[in-house]
Amino acid sequence: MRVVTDRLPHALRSDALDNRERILDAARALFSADGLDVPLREVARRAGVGPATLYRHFPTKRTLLAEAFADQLHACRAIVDEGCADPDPWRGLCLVIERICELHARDRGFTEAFLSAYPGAEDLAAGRAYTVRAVAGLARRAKEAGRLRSDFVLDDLILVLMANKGIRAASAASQVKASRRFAGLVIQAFEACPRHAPLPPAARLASAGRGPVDDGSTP
Amino acid sequence: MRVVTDRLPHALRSDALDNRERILDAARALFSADGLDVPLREVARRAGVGPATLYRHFPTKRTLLAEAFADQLHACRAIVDEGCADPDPWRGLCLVIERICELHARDRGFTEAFLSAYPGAEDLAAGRAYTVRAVAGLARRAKEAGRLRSDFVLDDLILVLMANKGIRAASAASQVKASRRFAGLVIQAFEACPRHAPLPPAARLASAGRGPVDDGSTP
DNA sequence: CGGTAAACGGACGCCCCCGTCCGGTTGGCT
DNA sequence: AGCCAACCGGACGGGGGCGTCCGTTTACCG
Repeated sequence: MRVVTDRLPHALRSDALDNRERILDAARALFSADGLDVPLREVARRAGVGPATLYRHFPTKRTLLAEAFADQLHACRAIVDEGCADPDPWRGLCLVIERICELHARDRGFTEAFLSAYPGAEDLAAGRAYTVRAVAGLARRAKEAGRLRSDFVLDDLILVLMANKGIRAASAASQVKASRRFAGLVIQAFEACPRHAPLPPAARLASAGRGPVDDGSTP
Repeated sequence: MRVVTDRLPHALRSDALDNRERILDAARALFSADGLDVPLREVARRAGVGPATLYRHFPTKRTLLAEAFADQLHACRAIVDEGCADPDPWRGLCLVIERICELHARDRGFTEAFLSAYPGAEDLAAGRAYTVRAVAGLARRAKEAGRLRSDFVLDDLILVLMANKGIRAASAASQVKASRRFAGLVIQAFEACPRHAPLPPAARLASAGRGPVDDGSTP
């Protein structure tokens, strides 16, 4: 899979490279706003190119997705790294939850891709695996600090992301607002508290069809 | 649950009535499992009738939806009534949340219809309005009893339903399990607790395009 | 400035869904 | 038994998305 097309010099003609960027911009805009079900034709139209041009640059939809969401994936990773860097693991975890929820609220397409609603997109899956692994460590530390409830399971975060995906508001602003409130609710539900009754058992979630999240954090 | 199709005598021929039932059964099964995006052709195929027959009985998709989900709507209402009948409003509210979430987890199509992901379906909207009104009273009492956090807003329940809708698992069993755990989390987040920090402000949600839920419970 | 290879995009055929029409079939009543 | 009306479902035309082909244009280089 080609990630760095502009690394080798002059592999693309100038107009081709220009179109490529235009296609990516259009894809990002449309996928973010309307999800992954946007017809590729529509992307091409918005980019001002013919369908053939789009298919030449991105033979399949997943190649387009992989490139279009590279930014978001990096943002995701940055958020997780920032959370992990926080000396207070609970605060770090809260930050991760809030920021990731907001990121997903702002970009519907990325959410669908991240949760592998769309088949393929290995790059995203790989990025997600890294993210999951890092958060697992954060959660473990938060538990040891006594701030995160002990019956928390990593799949709960996937649960939260899926749930966050379900939230839909009319405007982008409301969407972020609603997601923020939701994150607040979730965080309070996760916080260790003597009044907390034990939760129902966790379920195996269909994550990327590769089985549930496997991490080494719950021995 | 049988609505009144057989109230007017002999309005339909026996084979017509038989087909009608078969179509409704097929619709219920497919909508429940796969959501509302199932092609009507598929419903007809499963019912063992031609497309024309389906369209004759249900000229538009919403007429089919309205009848297909009448049962679920009644179940919904029954759950709410049961919750309201509980002398402990908090326990009643918890019951409502748990049962409604499970109901929605078992029936994807009903969830979409209930949240008006699909335009039309006035009957559902009316039923939803009743439900919302009743739950509003329950929430008010739970607040007065000091068990429900005071910054709870009725829209939070819509938020929860939308979130619950986002949860998706491979099997129906996992789906219910995941939804149950989610409901548990939400309930704990809703419970009044001195450790609770205030939540982010509620957002206006896009509910049925008719503006946000309007109830008289928060004067 | 001219040649060439690369890139462009309009157009094509395929498939699926939709909603409707019409000739054949069957239930119900006398 | 027999008739009629109601009902059935295969078939049709329309629309839209998909992925590909090919004649034309254009950037690059000598």
